[in-house]
Amino acid sequence: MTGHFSYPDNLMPFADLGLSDELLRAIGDSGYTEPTPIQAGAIPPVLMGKDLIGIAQTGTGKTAAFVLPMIDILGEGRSRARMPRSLILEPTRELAAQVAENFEKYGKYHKLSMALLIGGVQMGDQIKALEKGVDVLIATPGRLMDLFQRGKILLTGCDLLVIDEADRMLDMGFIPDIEEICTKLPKQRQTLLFSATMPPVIQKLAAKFLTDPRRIEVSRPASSNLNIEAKLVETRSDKKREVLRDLLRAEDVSTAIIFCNRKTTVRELTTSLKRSGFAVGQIHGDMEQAARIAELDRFKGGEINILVASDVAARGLDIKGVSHVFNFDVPWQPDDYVHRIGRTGRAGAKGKAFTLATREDGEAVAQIEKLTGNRITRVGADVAPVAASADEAPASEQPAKARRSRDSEEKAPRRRTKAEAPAPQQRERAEPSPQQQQPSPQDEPQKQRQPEPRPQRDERKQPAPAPRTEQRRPEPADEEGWNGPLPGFLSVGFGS
DNA sequence: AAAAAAC
Repeated sequence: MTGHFSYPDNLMPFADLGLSDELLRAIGDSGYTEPTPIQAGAIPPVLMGKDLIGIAQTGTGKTAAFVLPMIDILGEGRSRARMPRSLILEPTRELAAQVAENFEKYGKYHKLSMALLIGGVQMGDQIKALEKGVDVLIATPGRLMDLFQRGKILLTGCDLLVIDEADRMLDMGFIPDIEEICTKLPKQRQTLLFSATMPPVIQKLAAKFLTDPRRIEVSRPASSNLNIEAKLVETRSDKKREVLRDLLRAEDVSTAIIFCNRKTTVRELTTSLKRSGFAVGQIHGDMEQAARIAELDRFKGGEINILVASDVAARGLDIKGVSHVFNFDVPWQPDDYVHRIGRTGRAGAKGKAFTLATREDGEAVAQIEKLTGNRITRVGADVAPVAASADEAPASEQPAKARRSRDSEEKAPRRRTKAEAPAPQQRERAEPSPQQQQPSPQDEPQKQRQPEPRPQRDERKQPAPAPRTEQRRPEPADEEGWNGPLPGFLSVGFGS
């Protein structure tokens, strides 16, 4: 099963992968029949007890690729107090919670116990769960280490380890923690490592902690996700907000995430957009965990249709029906760009990604284009139709974008986009049937899509199901949390 | 230059 998979091939129903009947039933309940390539490639060797390196972006069904076989492996035995049988490490709290939700969904016919060990919530319930004994531990490194040092966890019985988003862990400086955690686990164990990229440090980590791993690679970086139409909008830095507002209006955004590089920018931009009448919320790492959840819920529920976010939301978060991603700032790290725009164009839907770039961003843009191998289409004044003004700096190589008016921040928005209309099926599972991805009857068919975005105030342009074979296939279970009510054990953790 | 993650 080692090798390279492309989407249209490798069709294999779940029933052929060696999973239990209970599990197949749970998968069927979710509406899936065929595994994604990473699932088809990873599940059999994992069930056989092999170590595995999975190179895959989010959105490829990666989470189910380890959650499903783990459920069957763990279904065999019983947990003992304070001795979890398996451990999944995630870089962010949100991702950890999404994985936990996947365990709930697919493990509903198994009697597995789990604990979600993340920061930002009280330890009490987590400790109680540990004392009862759990089959699966889903954790961010900080809280796990904390609980370990308090003597609340014994990792000596933990013979199945998943290191998810390893490159993200690296970015966040977690590798020393990961190494320390690995040394506390039994040497005789099964280890799965997932990463979107394999920088040298991660390869070393894999060499050190994995034994004769199978290597599964799925080539579908977001850059080659044909569902995403990416544009670069060159602008002056003092015009960014205005250009963004114009884009939000001109683009007929149904649901958008706007990424900023700094938490302060997230806060300020949120305030500014609110003042301009947009239905907007925010998420960043300085917010209380409960507030983060609340904002995500408002976004998912359609109460707001714009979410301003730091990179805490860049990776993994799977919110259905995001029509647009805007990069208010060009991300510092090129791979963050790939992750950010990957929040749209998911599950076969169409998405658009606009990046505002100033002259100072040239180097960062060049790095992104080098990484993705694509030149991002430059768009001009026809996208952000703003009138020229005299104070425009002449130095830019681009035709100057100017402003519609000097004070458009205070003026009322032309339209509040989706806030007044029902949200486009954000709560639905978009995958199983293409028709579900048609958000509303008045939507334009796909052929209406313009090659170059233009202001279209009266036409709705919505993500339409793409005709490509692989997009018609269900894509189970990758990071698909946050689309329904939180499972009970989560709301306990997050609620107070 | 940032963000994230433990208290």
